[in-house]
Amino acid sequence: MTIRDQQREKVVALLAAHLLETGLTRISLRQLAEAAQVSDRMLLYYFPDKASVLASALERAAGQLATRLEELVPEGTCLKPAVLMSRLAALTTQEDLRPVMRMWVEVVAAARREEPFKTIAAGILEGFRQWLMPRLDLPDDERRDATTLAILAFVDGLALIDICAGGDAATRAADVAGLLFCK
Amino acid sequence: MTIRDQQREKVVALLAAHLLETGLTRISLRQLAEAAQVSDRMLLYYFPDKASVLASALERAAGQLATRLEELVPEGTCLKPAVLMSRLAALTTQEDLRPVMRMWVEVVAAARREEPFKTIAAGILEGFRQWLMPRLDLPDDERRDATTLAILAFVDGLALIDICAGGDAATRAADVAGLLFCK
DNA sequence: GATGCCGTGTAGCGGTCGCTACAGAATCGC
DNA sequence: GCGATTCTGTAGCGACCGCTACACGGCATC
Repeated sequence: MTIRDQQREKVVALLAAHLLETGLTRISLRQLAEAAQVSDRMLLYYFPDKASVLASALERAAGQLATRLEELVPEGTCLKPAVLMSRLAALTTQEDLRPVMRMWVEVVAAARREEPFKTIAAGILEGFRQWLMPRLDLPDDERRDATTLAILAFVDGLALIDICAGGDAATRAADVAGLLFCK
Repeated sequence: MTIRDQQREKVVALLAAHLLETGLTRISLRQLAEAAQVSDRMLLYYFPDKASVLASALERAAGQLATRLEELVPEGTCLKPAVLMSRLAALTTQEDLRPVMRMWVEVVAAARREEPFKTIAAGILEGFRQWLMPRLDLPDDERRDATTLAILAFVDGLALIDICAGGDAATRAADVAGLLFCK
């Protein structure tokens, strides 16, 4: 492990925390460098360009969510849509995961317009889709695919509500999820 | 109506169309001016600053959605959550309204970090909430509030799916909405 | 001790950003 | 016709952007 690799590791960890805290606001190279406690010159020594810096840091940050999801619904579990939906809604509106979800909304919005976010967002969504689908207790494949997408839509939509109307509103919406959906 | 007012009107119309087409990508003053077929100098003559330009144009663009919603569910209508939800989902995933929804996602994401988007987004969401609530056939006020937010979350989430996974995926998710929710 | 890669700081390139100073053109009331 | 007000083009300010050229010290190898 060279010094360069160690620094990359440290930088990625610091930047993931920075992005979760500030979102995609302060993401100029100079601002990222400050957050990572290195010079901007060195950031571009550790990484080929800004896109790579961001991709690494975002990937790291998104990992937090994946870990928590796996804890909540371990592999092999298979649940009815209503149950899975309300569990996921409850998890993602928890205080400590809200920054991840808010960041996710920003990444998707950025994905509409520019690389590297397009690739990053598509990859992350596809990952969650693959994770969710086998945990969904539905016989029909086509129906399971559509329901997976619908659950993801609802959960992601809660993050939008969170940003616009505050965490309380998102929590209230998450709470009715269980009642709203067919058992 | 002074020349200035006429120009303002023309500029707002052109910019609303521009923003729906390109999203929030090309929104530097010089790029907005080009889309509005005036010089950047004049843009800041018609409006006090960039924030006002954007606010006016975004408001105009969002108006399209409001009009279509009113046509779909006129005042006085009162529907069960499942019906309202699937109608709104079907409407907002229609080809011609997707640009509005995609833009909405971008506005919310920007709202996390900067004015004027914060104010604009909060205002627009509150508007839709006020619109939706009385059209929801639920006796309990608290429950109606939460369900309103949940419906908005789902519909907005569909826009996120649209951006990440394409319109087809969003449409499929919208289609199962009717089946997924309690009658 | 010469050679050469690794790590780092300084300084700055060419560009875009939001915004403005200034002067000239057009249009108005009189 | 004339002064005043309204409109518009030019040109540029200072700040920030992503990125890079270049020089330099340290370390390893031979």
